[in-house]
Amino acid sequence: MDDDWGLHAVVRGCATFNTTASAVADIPFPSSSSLPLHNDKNSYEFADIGDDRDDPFQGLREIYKKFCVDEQFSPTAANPPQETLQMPAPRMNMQTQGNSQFNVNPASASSLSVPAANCQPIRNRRRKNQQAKRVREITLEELSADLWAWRKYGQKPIKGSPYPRNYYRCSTSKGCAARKQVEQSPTDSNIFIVSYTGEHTHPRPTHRSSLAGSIRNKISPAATNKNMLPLLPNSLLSFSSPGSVSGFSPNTPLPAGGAVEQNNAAVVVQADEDSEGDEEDIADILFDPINEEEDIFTVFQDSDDHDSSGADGSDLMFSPP
DNA sequence: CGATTTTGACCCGCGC
DNA sequence: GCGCGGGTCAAAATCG
Repeated sequence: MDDDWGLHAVVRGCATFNTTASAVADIPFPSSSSLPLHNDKNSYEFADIGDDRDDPFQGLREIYKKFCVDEQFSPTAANPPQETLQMPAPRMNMQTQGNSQFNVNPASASSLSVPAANCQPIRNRRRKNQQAKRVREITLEELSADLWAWRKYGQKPIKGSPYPRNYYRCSTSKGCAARKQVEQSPTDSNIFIVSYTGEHTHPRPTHRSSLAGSIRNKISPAATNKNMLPLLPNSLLSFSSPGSVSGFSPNTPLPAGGAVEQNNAAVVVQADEDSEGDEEDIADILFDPINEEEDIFTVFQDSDDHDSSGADGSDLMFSPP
């Protein structure tokens, strides 16, 4: 029970689909086939999520996998009603244009400990539609289940929506490329649309830091005015890295890395109200189990590994040796 | 004092 | 080619 999450946790729901491509860029890439992602729950539980209990997203996962592997954007009818795939722009060119944060430097990619260092201070303007994006509609509670630490880096009014979209990036680890966007559903103020992109380059926190929510005001002033909802108190997002994170060793076998990436596909998953909704579960759900697909790499290579121009997180995902 | 938030500007992709 | 919309940057402000 987190009673302290009040607004604290509002944005912590992303624990999710970490480890993917972008992250991979900063991570040492284990042999592709070695992405069991079966670490203990404290770290990455991709596998976990993918295999255990009734996974409401199982179907989605399958579809997604297929999508990635086949490089086809053809969601099948098998899609559960609650899950929908938003296909990204047909164009999948993953290039790497000056994406500082995602520049994949083979050399740098060899160590998790140097992500930031290896990243050139180049502007990182990711292309739209090029990054794997997982979208999910969740409730405030679910949102609060996110154990990751997020730092807000932007907010923009979205056309057609009375609510602004907030941009967050993982602050647990400096080089972490995981990001999330949170906005309130225009149709249901109780629902939050959360989009995750990028992968975490570090283990997932097992619990919220004691500092969680202790930082800053509960409700950001900005959120209270400008017709913005006070729903995303940034404070919620900010909490220092929990033990698991701090204990993370650069030598740790690519946690997230294992991940793989989902690139270019946007997955819309409606929150499954039925799933056991405790925070942990939710967080787990948010993880991207699909990433276990090693074949995905192939996809990237095929798609355009050489276009040095355009890449966004996804691309970098890896530049195969 | 360090970390985070705020916010306007900048940049890029995309549609026309 | 142009303009719009969205995503990110980064300086300043704020908070604990």
